[in-house]
Amino acid sequence: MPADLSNSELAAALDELGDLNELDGAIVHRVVAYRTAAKTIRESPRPVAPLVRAGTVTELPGIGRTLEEKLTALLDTGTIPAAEKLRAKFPPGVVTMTRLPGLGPKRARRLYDELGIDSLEGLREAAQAERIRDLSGFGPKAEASILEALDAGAGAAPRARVVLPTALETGEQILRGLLDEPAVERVELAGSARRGVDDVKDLDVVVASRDPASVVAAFAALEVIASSDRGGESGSRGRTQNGLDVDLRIVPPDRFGNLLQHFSGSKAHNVHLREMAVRRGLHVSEHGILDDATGETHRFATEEEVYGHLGLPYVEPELREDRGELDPGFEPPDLVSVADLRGDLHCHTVASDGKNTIEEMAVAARERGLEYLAITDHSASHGFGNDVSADALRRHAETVREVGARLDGITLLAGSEVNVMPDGGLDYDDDLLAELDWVIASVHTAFRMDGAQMTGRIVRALEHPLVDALGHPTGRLIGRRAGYAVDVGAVIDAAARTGTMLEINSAPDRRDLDDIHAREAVAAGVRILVDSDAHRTATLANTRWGILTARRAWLPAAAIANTLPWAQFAPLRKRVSAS
DNA sequence: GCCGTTTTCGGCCCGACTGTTTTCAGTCG
Repeated sequence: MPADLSNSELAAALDELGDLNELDGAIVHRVVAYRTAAKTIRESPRPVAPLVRAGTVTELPGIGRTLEEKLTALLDTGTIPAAEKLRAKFPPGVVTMTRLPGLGPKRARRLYDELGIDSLEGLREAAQAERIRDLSGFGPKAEASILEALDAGAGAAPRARVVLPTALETGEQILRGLLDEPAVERVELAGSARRGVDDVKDLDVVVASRDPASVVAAFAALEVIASSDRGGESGSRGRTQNGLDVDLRIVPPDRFGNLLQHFSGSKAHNVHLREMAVRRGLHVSEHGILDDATGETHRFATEEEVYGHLGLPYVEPELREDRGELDPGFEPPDLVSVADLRGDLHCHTVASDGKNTIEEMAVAARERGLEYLAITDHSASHGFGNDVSADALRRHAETVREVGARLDGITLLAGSEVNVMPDGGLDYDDDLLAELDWVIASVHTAFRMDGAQMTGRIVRALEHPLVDALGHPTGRLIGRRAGYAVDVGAVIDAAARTGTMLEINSAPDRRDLDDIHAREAVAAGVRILVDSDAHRTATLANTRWGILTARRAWLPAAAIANTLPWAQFAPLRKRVSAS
């Protein structure tokens, strides 16, 4: 039997079905149902295919009998009959056309039905020949905007996303600039950047002001803004020098809370919130909360009041993903913050590929308020000219201890980031590993093994009694590389069983474990680390990104092992607790 | 297509903007 489809493959099939049904003119709610189900499957921490086979997939929200049938067909036969039928009806180019800005399913369908256009090339030719303007509902502007979109490369690939730190840096520049404008009374970054997501496609900036015209003018004049539209009472749209779209929204101060709540999203959170509100006769929008009973619209200056008026506890932005934060029994977790961290269990020095010495890293960590730091340079087979031989590691560990003895106020651990070899073994002898204070094991080679092999490889490493933690468990690089084919659920189970900690690696393009798996791991009883993986003193500060992931995973400080003081952390290490 | 203090049918969030059109459908976030 072929390997089961991954969650993202199952989700992609339902998304495609949604696209095709939309073209086919299905009612919007059916299309939404497909997309909601796709999101549920994509975000599921465990493989969904086995649930389909076991007949329990309808226990997932938004998946009923009909979708179960379709998923079963997909697993059994490799395809969904309904999708086959619709694919025969609409060439793939028509689906591509719906992704052009301004062209949705309805308009793309008419171009296909009435002009026979079924590709981006055909669309360009028709627009250049001015054949599109003859269709009712289309005109010269439509042709121009189609050509403009095609020239901008739209449709070919989805718009580039930038990792969160880049987006926040740009966003914070905009905020600082707007704060210099006297008409701005309050300004915040909203949208996905505020929720701390992995990567960002555009920025939302919300402003409280009684003089929108001045704010729009100030926005257009910002150095970081390359271009912007004319704008109006409610705001403006622009693009930054580095190519991020920016949505600027302005309201009077008395409804700033409504605006901030609305534009912070996520969309799924807001839709769910509004559905709940409607059942109580309340209608939520960025302008306020309309009460059917009185006809009155309630406006609020703060988000706390918005949630309060709906009878809900305040929800931190990082939780607003419709992952249970609106459920009746929701109790807001006391989310971890960077200040809670007392140790960092993963960093590098000049001994391998780092840029600073042991002492420099230790002093910088102490200045950041840390009480302990593990020096974990790469191991014997790292390659890139940065490998550390067994003898070199012995001398290195000695130096770590000397420096540690010399420095007050910080405990240094002699450690290593040890390669997990393709067979699951490690590249130092156990005798040497036993001399160390701390070992974090990571996969750095042979990424392309199949799922069963890769899972077996990592589980074997977790079963090693001298492996205290697993580093960047999936190896993903945000926007560049998917994680390796590993069953993270099985890794979580193995970590729980063996008492091995799992890392949230804070490198901004890793954030690995991700939020969904980190939450699952803690639920399974695994201890989580938030580590910097710093390669120089400055990047010790990267824990900001790992902490954001932990917050998105709903984690309080108690779920993160390195929020403990050293005396309490030390005995939790597997090498200590298992002996 | 899903779901149920509206339970097995009839609902299913909200508003701004755009272009083309004399009142709005489609698209977008």
